[in-house]
Amino acid sequence: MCGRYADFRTLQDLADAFVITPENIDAEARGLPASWNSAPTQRVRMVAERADDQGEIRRLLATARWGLVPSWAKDPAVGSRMINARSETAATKPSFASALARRRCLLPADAYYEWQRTPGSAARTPRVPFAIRRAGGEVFAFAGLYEVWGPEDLVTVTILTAAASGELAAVHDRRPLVLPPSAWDRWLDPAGGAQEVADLLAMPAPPCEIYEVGSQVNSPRENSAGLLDPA
DNA sequence: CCAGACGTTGTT
DNA sequence: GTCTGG
DNA sequence: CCAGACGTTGTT
DNA sequence: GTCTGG
Repeated sequence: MCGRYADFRTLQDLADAFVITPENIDAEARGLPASWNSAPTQRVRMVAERADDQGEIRRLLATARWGLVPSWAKDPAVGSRMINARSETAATKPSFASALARRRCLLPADAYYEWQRTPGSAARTPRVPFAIRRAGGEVFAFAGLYEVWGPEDLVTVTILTAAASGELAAVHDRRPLVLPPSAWDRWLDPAGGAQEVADLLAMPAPPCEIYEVGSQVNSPRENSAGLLDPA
């Protein structure tokens, strides 16, 4: 799955990677500090497309709270349990279906963390964190969904997940769904059809480096570049 | 029909 | 809002 | 995801 | 043990 990640790329690099012009970067996104340990309920950077007042589609860099709050929720606290959505089932889940149809987004990341539980070990055995990154340092674009909630238009997001395979499966059986640049336009287009969206959900994982890191990353309060140092 | 849930992960 | 369970 | 709290009343 | 918060 994906419950913790790093997003520390400079604003300029990120805007270049996602082809976002300066007027389409909102103030929150400009001010959001780099993070080596983004956790659920925190603000994260988000790329989305929507029509402006003239009906022009704009690609925006904004922020959202991680943990999707469905539009019908009475209490936004439910969002803390909606940090991931299964790509296999999101289309039929009341919590995610409308967002999958109309409110898709991308969440940039430089690395993510997975915790390995050793098979057959005692329940209290600490799990071991691993970092996953692109070998060439390319940015990850996690496939996400967003929702706008309540009188204050709280924007929240969830990260789609898929089955892990290969080397990654030895660490954990789920992974975030990562989309390559060639898929970004189609994913973000609010008018994209269900079949096209379904095809994108089947995107294979890109090749990655996977290595153990120190247990400091366990605490959501830790946040420094050293969290990505090999253990 | 109305009431109540609406999620993922992992563990047993 | 929409689906499932009673 | 992991860490940390987990409760009420009343008093200062 | 289970829920909430980050």
